[in-house]
Amino acid sequence: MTATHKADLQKKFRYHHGNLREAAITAALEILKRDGVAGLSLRALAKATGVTPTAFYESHFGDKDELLAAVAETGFQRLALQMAEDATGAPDTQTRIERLAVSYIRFATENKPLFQLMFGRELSDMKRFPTLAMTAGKSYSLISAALSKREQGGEDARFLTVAIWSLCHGLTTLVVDEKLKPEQFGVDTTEAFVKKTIGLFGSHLV
Amino acid sequence: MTATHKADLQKKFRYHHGNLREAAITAALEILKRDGVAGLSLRALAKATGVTPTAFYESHFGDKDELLAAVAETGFQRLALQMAEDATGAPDTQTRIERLAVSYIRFATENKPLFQLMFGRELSDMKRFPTLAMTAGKSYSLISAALSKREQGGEDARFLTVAIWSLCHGLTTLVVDEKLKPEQFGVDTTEAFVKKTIGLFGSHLV
DNA sequence: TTAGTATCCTTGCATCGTTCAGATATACCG
DNA sequence: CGGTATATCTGAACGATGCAAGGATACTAA
Repeated sequence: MTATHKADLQKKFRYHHGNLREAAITAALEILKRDGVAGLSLRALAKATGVTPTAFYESHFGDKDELLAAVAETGFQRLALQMAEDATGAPDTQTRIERLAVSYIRFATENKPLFQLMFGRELSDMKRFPTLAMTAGKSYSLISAALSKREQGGEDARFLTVAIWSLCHGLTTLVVDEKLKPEQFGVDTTEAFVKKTIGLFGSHLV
Repeated sequence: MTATHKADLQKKFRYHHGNLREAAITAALEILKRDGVAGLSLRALAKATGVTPTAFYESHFGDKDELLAAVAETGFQRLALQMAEDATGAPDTQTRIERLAVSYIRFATENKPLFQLMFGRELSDMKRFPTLAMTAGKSYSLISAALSKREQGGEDARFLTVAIWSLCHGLTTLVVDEKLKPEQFGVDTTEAFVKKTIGLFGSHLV
């Protein structure tokens, strides 16, 4: 292979990718959806983006965790966006909370591996990525906001937020990780279950 | 090194370990407590038990997942035992549920890596280990039993069980994985939070 | 045009789970 | 007691992984 031939090849597969960072994230999302979180290796990602496994280092991501953090962050953005959309126009606090909860669990079931990455232990310490924690807090504050601006504020808003958040998250992870099967619910669908559960809080929500 | 010398050495570090299976499980529990779930490799486990990394295969565990499943199973046994102990002598259903919940979250915080292994995604498919699923169901059925034998049976027991289980598990995982910090609770301790949350269900428990 | 920098490649290392062939101790059978 | 069979463990090696170091290449600005 002559040098000119080599140059020709690299005119197609450009030596400088252009914007490898975004390409990596979108490719990671695809791999995630296809092969799960276990299939998301730097080598697989390199093959998907037409690049060498070490191309991500130093310039774009100093670490695999930084890559995973970036992917997780887009996940949190999408989750917050979807939740906000699904909850717009809710007549009262209770239905708003219901919609937020249903949206949460729907996102998890429709984007299972991404959800697992977002809330799993793949990225070892969140402390390294303060931006991630902030983005992750967005969907949390959606619930919090819905509770704090109800008429009376009967129960402490912070407390109720954590309770509802925990309930949704617990059910979601148990279902996603297949520790809990829908036939154990005593209700037909997962969404119906969530609604019924929110109903248990009853008077505490008004 | 002569053959006899070699034989002498192996009288101390016996060629046949004796009961490698149990030794492996207990050593795995120690490694888990010391280095977390990420530090539990077959090579580290081999060094801890004084054996070659390949010694576990064929005879004791055909797979690393089988080893992890065995460790997780002892974890579930301990969890169910502790929950049963902590809940004995509860005067009514509500306090019994409270104690079960508190015991659950206490186990998780005191055995963090073990809990992460039990409910994480390290062992890829639970379907391979039906025994594990059964043992895991013990602590679940503790809650279920407490709810089904209350006076009236007002709300559907299955439904309430899943709700309470989800709430406890969600809060626990969020705390253990440091997605939720105790200062967000609006309550001093995690246990106080759990009790207060159970109280939200109020009349549904009698 | 040329120097400098950002980006990417090549090579290689340590670790991981796992396989395979062979060594060794225990158990069983005569 | 002796010999063989079986269960158990070792040793070397394979492929895959994340990652470090240094060289190659393209873009950028003087």
